[in-house]
Amino acid sequence: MEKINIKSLAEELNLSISTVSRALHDSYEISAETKKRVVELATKLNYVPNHHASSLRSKKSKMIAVVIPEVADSFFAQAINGIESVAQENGYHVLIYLTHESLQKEQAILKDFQCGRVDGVLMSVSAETTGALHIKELMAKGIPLVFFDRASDEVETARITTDDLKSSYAATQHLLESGCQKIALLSVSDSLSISNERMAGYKQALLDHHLSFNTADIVLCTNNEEQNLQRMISLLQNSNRPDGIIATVEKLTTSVYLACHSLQLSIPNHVKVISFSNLQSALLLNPSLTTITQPAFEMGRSAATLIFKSLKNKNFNLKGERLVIPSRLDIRSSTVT
Amino acid sequence: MEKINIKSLAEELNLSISTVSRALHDSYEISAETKKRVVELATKLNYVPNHHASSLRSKKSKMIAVVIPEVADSFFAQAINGIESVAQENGYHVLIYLTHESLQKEQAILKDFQCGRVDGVLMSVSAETTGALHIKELMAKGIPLVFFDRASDEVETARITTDDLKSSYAATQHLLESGCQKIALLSVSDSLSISNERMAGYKQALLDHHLSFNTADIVLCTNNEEQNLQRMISLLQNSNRPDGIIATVEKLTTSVYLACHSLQLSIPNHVKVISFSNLQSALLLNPSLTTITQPAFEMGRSAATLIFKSLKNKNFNLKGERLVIPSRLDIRSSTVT
DNA sequence: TTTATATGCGGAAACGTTTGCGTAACAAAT
DNA sequence: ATTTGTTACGCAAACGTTTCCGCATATAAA
Repeated sequence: MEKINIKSLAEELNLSISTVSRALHDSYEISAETKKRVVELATKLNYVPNHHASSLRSKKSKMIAVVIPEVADSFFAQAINGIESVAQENGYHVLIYLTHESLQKEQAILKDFQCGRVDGVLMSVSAETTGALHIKELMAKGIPLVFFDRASDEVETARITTDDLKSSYAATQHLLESGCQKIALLSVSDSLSISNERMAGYKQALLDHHLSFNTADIVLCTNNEEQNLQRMISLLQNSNRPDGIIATVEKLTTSVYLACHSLQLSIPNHVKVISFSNLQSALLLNPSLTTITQPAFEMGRSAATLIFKSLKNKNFNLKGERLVIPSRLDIRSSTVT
Repeated sequence: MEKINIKSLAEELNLSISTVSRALHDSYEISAETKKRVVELATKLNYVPNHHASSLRSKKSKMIAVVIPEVADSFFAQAINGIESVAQENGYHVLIYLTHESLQKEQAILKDFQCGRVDGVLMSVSAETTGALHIKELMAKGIPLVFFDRASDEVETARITTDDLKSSYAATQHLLESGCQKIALLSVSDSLSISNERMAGYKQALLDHHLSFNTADIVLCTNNEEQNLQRMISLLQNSNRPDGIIATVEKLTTSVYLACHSLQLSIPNHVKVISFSNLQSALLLNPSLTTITQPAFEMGRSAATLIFKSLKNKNFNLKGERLVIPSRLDIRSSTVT
């Protein structure tokens, strides 16, 4: 089968290349009849435009990138669905890039974007990320970027977040009101804005209840599950172990539950657990898990909507855009005795 | 900042464009010294090659696509990680495309690939997929494709699967040996090879235990969770409800558990449940879930390895390639009284 | 009739690479 | 002294589009 491109269409129809191109783009300069002829032959010959050529020429790739730490996290999975739904409406493709919480990978990915591979970027920064030069560098090349959930404070651009401080406050308060005296906060980073927010809410709630904030109650976890489990176990077999735990990241929940199981500690009797999580199965856990449920899908949708606004309207400025969509506290058995 | 490309590098260095290009590709035709000069200036000026231009010219995109039904499924999430790990080793990018179990979307995606957007495709077909013209058409364009997990029987190409029939047999046998008399099989398709395999294993196990196979015990579910839940409820409140359930898709588990909860049916006393699932939290469910655990990561790795083999060696034929990686039966409380 | 104004289309450059072919310089072999 | 070979590089075409111009022809306004 000979290759079928605009040129061959043009020859077949006795038209010029430019006319065919315009006809396919439904240009006003082309008569209805010609358009019809072109489109008919194109569909008949199953013409598929070469994306690389058009991107090269037009400097538009019709693709946006989603850069996230993990895909095996229900928050991100749902957010992707939200993003995809908007992208589809706009005729865009979505590329998903995983950093696995590694700053180095994040840098490599963004660097690659400088070649114009994508028109815009939606991003949730990795836990390791501290600096922001790689992000600024990308934006300096004129590629719009919108943060969702995990934003970098050092970069001036749109961010879609949830009310982390408030939710964390609510979670802490809920534990305190359920009788907890010593609450541990499991975090995955001490530099992420989102982590700081959640920590601040936690702190504030403690203070408002006349309890002192203790640095030792903040447990910094890693990306290594085995390690995290060990950390949980040593935390919980300590003589003055916490009687309440807040997991600020979904996957840490598993470690907590496993640790409790193996140590024969009862949730919620010995220790109450609450987690930032969108797990469908939270309701089905043993015991069912109290969660801060984030508006993942909506956050994805909003972030995507914003990036398209900026792509369509070049003088639309993302800088000031802030959207905070509230999370929900779903109280279940893991915090109720 | 003026645009920095091969041409500007060449001018700056008093070299020709071709020499710079070759130097950057570490061609043997270029002296070590020249290479060094080029690379140094390139990194100094932060040169990023234009991917569209090189793809257009070289007809290689250095990208592979992963086409899957959902990302909110731990099997696919883990498989993606496996694929990514191999892609990274080969200097390739991974694009993730979601069909949401829709044949129409799947067709649109593959059609788009015809423009050479990606060099190869890894795919798990959607539940709706019956025909295979869109797949054959893509492969006819010379783009290699490897199935993983869900394959189409109508297409002659490599496939990485797990031992579905055997696992399903083992699951059914396990339920029978645990005392079940009437086992329902929840499926998501009646055309998918994988579904047929799982059904065949189920059937065979029944026959081997001198039980009759009953079509009414096969429950075909959809992509609509609410609907599935209703279906589970009506299944379980039936007078002769099953005392054993095999969910062939992870997300159906939630519906089963929810239905049992709402109907006050005890798992495993009233009904035993086993699911094809890679959920981390299977162990933590109430009760903990017996699963057929699939080698998701390994399947992803193997599929990716195969596609790269074919990309590197054009006369390597994918047709005959078959790899079956065994799943594991993890017996937990949901099937043990 | 002349002058504007659309309308519909073609020519050709440009986007940033890769790559086949050509060739100058020099060394080695005849 | 000539041939052969090697090394290191340059020229220019090609990849498939998009898009800026230009240019007819036709119709309307002057």
